[in-house]
Amino acid sequence: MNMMKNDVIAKEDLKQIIERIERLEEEKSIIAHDIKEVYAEAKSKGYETATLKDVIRLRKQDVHEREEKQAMLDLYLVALDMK
Amino acid sequence: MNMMKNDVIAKEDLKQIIERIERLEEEKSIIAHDIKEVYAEAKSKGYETATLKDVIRLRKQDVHEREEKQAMLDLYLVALDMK
Amino acid sequence: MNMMKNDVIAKEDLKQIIERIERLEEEKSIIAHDIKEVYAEAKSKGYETATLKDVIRLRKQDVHEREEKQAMLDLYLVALDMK
Amino acid sequence: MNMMKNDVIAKEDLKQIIERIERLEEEKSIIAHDIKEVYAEAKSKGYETATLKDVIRLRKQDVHEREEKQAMLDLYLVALDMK
DNA sequence: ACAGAAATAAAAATGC
DNA sequence: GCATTTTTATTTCTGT
Repeated sequence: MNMMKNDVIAKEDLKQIIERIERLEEEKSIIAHDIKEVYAEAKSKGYETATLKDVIRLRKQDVHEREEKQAMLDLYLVALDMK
Repeated sequence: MNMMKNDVIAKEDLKQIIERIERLEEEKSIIAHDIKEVYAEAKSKGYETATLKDVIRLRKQDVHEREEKQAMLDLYLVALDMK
Repeated sequence: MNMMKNDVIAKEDLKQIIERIERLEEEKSIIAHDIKEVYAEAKSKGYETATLKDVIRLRKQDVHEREEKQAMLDLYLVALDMK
Repeated sequence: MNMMKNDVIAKEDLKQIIERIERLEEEKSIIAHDIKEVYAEAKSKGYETATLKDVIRLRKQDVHEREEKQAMLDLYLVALDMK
């Protein structure tokens, strides 16, 4: 792990790694920008950004996982008189 | 805020918006994953992830901004006898 | 906003600010440690950490707020045939 | 993992655990809030939050560690002709 | 422009 | 000790 510390760093190799990451981050930020545009457009049609985001979030959760988690959770809620 | 609540929501329109966002988010997360892979690969070659991130961060700031920030930090450090 | 940059920094004042923050952060990390201990103790009695955390999270949500949010969300879900 | 699922949960015991954690988390969040206030107050006096955080971070690292980190960073920067 | 909330990134802890 | 998951910190976004 500390190999690089004592070695000469392979300049070209490092440069390539850095530039690859920077290119990917650039692409990522372009997409983030695109997403913002979609929200802005939706908002101008009368949709609420916050609720659209809620829907997206909810759809992301895998249904099966949600049910499994719920089963155990219910048990605890009953024990706490919250259900 | 409550306009949509009282209107009929244009189902197909909403669906398209949601799906467009989801597609873009999917692309974004693939790229995020690619970035992680580059770091992992770099690590396996002996580079330190934390330092690579430091470099990326430095390169993102432009030179002038970086100098300003450092100048301010130095000022504080001197005041605290840390420099 | 850039006032401090051109002024001499009031050394004692800065020192006090820094030390106040450091003291608070120290307190915070002691409490974080205490929380970890409670979980560890609970775990040793047979409780699942993950589920305890779920319960804590759920109780944090204000019930009223949850219902309000749900009402609007339902509308969208119906529109999307998810409900 | 599933032991608790098949047992009767000791209601009072569980309640106490949950409430103990909640009390500690409440304390923790009060302190977090206090810290924010200190930063806000400092900001209103003309200090820069970002720089204060830099100082705190530097003081947290011990000298040796800081030097090691900087040495590694310099190595990378030199290889990239950034220094 | 700023405060507050949400999302992302970084750091820390846990389990293997 | 590494890798995955959780927690914390930073950044970004949104509404005022």
